[in-house]
Amino acid sequence: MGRPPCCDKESVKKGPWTPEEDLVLVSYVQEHGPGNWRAVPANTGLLRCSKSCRLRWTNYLRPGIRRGGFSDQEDRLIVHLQALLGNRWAAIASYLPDRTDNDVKNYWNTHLKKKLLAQQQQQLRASPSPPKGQWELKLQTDINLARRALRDALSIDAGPPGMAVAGSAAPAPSAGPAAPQQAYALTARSVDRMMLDGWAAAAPAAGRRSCVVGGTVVIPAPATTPGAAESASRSSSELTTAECSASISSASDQRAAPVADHQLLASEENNYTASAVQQGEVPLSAIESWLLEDAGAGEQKLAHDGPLLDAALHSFGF
DNA sequence: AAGCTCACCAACCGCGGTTTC
DNA sequence: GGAAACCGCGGTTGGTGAGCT
Repeated sequence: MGRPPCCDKESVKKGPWTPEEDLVLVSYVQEHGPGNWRAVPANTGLLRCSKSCRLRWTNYLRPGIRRGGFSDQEDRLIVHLQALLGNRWAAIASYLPDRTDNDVKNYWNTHLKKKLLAQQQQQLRASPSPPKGQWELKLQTDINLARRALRDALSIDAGPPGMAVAGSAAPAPSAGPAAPQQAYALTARSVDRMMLDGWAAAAPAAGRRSCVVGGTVVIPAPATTPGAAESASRSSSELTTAECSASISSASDQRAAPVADHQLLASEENNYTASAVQQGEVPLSAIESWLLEDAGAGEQKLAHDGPLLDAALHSFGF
């Protein structure tokens, strides 16, 4: 027996969402919170499939989303993470504050892939014997390093519980040299935004997202803790920028941070102290530090990025 | 000005994992 | 334990606008 369609396709509207539909959806979510998407079309009268409602909310209407205007640092971060994780866009997006997986995926497909390709071709032209097969060469010449890399890779799943370090290795949005293009440029979006601002500040945090403050990953207290409730109960004006962005992100983000992926990238960060965790401060993981340092290295590294394998090699300490 | 091509991105589709009954 | 429902994810498509001829 096959899977039934998620909705009655005949009575379902497709195509771009209208501002009116957005308002209906935002109003509903504002009242009932995100989730139980099946009930959304029935309760709102929207002629949309539940899936479409969820997607619209997740990728577009959810508060705290930034769209477009990817910085160079974000570019490099995406490139490195893609080299490490492959096309696991949700995992990659979890490292980019306020970016959606769909946005990251689209950006990769339309910009970064071509950029990398161009760079590789440029390298090919520049050097008659391109540095192909570096990974294999390393493996052949240094079996110990290879073993270590393999061990590290295989130890991912055995990582300790509670390592849900929702690391945001990218800088705070305000730290960027050029202010990224903000979301809700359209009038309808601005309306949605205005409607949500008040709600998001008061909404209970459903998940945990972190933000980088002064080089330290700050994780808001879990929603179930008194701290979170207290934070959520405060007015938005009382929240710090970090708190605000974190709580806004977490309030509606139904997707838990991909723990396994962060464990993957944090395989060497077991040395952070319990007290630091209790205080909500977790040192940057080795990989995050690498990413940040690397990003700080500027264009020099980017130019070297040619073979994506280099990034993976770098991550394994080659 | 009109037609064409291309790039971009919002949205759809289908699959797999998880939860519920 | 198994079926159904639900949800999340990644791949792909199609509409739209910008740029070019």
